[in-house]
Amino acid sequence: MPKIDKPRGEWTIHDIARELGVSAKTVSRVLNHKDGVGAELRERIQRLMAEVGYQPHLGARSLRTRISTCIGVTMPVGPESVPLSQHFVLWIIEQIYAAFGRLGEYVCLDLNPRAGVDAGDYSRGIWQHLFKACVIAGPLPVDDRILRRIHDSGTRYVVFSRLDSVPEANCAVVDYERAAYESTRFLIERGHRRIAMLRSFEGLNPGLERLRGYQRALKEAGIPFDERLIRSTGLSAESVIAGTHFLLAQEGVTALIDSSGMEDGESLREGAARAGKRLGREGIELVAWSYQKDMAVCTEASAHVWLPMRESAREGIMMLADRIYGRAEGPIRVVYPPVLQDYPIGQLLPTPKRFFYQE
Amino acid sequence: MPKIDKPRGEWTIHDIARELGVSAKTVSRVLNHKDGVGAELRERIQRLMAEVGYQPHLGARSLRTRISTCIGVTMPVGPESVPLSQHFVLWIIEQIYAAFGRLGEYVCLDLNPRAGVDAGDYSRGIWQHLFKACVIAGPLPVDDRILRRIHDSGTRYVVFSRLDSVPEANCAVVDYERAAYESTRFLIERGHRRIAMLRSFEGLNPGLERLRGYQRALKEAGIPFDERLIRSTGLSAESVIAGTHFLLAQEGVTALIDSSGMEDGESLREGAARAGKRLGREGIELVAWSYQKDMAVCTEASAHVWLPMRESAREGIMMLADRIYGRAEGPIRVVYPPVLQDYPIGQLLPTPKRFFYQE
DNA sequence: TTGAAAGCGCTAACAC
DNA sequence: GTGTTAGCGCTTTCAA
Repeated sequence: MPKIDKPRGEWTIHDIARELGVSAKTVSRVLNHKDGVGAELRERIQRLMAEVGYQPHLGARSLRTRISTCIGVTMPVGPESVPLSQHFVLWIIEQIYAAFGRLGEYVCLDLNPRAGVDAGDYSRGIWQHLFKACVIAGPLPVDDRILRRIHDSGTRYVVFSRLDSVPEANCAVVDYERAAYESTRFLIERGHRRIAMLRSFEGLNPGLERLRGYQRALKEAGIPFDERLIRSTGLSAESVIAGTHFLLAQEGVTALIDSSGMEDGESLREGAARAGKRLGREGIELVAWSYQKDMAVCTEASAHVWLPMRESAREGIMMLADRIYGRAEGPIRVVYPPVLQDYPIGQLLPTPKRFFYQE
Repeated sequence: MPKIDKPRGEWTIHDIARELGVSAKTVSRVLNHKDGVGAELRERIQRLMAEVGYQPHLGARSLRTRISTCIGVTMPVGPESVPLSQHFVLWIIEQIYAAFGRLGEYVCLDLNPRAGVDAGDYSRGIWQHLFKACVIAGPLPVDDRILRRIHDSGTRYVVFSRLDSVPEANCAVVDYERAAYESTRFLIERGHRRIAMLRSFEGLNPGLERLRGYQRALKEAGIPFDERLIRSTGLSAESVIAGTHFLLAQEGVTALIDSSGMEDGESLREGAARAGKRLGREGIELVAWSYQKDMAVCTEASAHVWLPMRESAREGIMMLADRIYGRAEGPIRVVYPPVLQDYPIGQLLPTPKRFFYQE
């Protein structure tokens, strides 16, 4: 029975030390599994710690060692500007659990970094010394200035977006530029000249990548760029319909790339109908993007582009874990190529479970 | 342009103070929105803070104030002893997000508190001064000694289980004792004397509650308790089948309560078949428990007992939020009654989406 | 309205 | 193998 009278869980290393007539540093050594303590003394200290339910104060530790505790999860953009569903967040958490769950880590979500008393930006968990590492889940605004600071700070992180201003960022992404390039080329090779593109992620880097790939393919083919052939969608089915309607109502448009990421074939169809057009080889030739392999957003599509986003994110998180635990070193750079799936028309594939959608 | 040369995000209040020729305390006052600082000085301090990207060190703050930062989420029992799916955890997180997300809180998951360097029990996040409040997600072992300490510590929490040793606990639960009592009475009133019960949560309080309710109903009716009529299931469909088989193979058994929580009608049917019995009014009369309203685990059942667990958990989390933000005071005690749904046999209701299952 | 000093619990650096 | 000292960044107490 300890002489010192303190409730379980309220002991400090000083209490432990005093109780046993040793120094706090010795207790600290035992706590941190460092050597320099005799076997028998170590044993006694451990026993007392267990008996009184000692747990270290993580704040004090982090203050001294400058090492924080949690694996952070944070999102650069709110749901108002990206069709990120809550399911996306939950999916990310599942992946993080797979990578860290068995190791007894704390996983700390900063779901709304711009609200509350300690409001800041999506990186506040790092500066507030809560996160020892960080998963930045979501696309980055093209004018983001925060990632530069995170990167230069040396904090371990992985981000699911590239950013022009930080080309060396630790990212895990799909190459959207290439996806747009290949989608456009595919249609050019089939004789199309006026190719419309339904786009999303305006103002965000993935949106910019789409535009670049599209423009590059046009340029190579000597087709002038017409900005009216690009239309951004918002969150809703209605906006996919409206965007498709707007694009396909234009003179001479014969093909459409759905790079909205909404995976919403029904709305594409409806938008085409409102423009008095039909999707399909005989009407508007369609290339639709999807986050799942061997899935058909729209059976009328001539090709689907599979964006292995889940796969790249999963690998990025695993690589982050490897770095945290010293199993690997160096930058993280996962860039998965898109896969253009050019199945015969009419082949029936299942519809993808949509990844982004409005709640 | 500040005179002090420090990277953004690495400033302390002392740096801010020195830069402006004031004391750290003054800066601290501004940081914490306390008065005692002139309007103009306050303004200058705030401007500099924004300029250098100042963020407080949460560990240092918590060390001094003994106030922690995160809303914790932790689970008393691992998936090995309870058919808790990862989806359950994700569902909880969704609820917590609904309650706290807009407020800019950090939500910290301790998914595997027994692993890792700072291994402890499910409450370690509290003792380590990481959690200012805590959602304890899952049933408690009957011999749990931890909740008592949490409760007495004054930490705000809500737990999704009752516990005999802490009757005053802040819980949000369904009254399983009553569910078992009403299920049993229902069958007694229909003339049954040998009523079998498929049970889960052995060793956990909800399991004990089931047993008590069952025994109370028998006792009132003067029917002796036969322990062979109770069988615990494990995680798998196979164990539901085996348990049902075991129970229904016994002499004279005419009724079954499925209180396993597995919502697995197919396995009940298969278990009955293996025992050479049929479920239904002409065979083995069944009362099946479900976590969803107006759902039929098994169309052969004479009644379904709806356990509004989702609803109670949601309310418990909301009440916790109310207490954290001072909108309400006092203990949390959400005890939802079960609802016995006694629909005519043959009425077709949808099958519930199972809540607990093996990954 | 503002500041100086002390100390929260821990561990790095250094001494013995 | 063990102890002493100092200090991480913050806020409380007390003083001016």
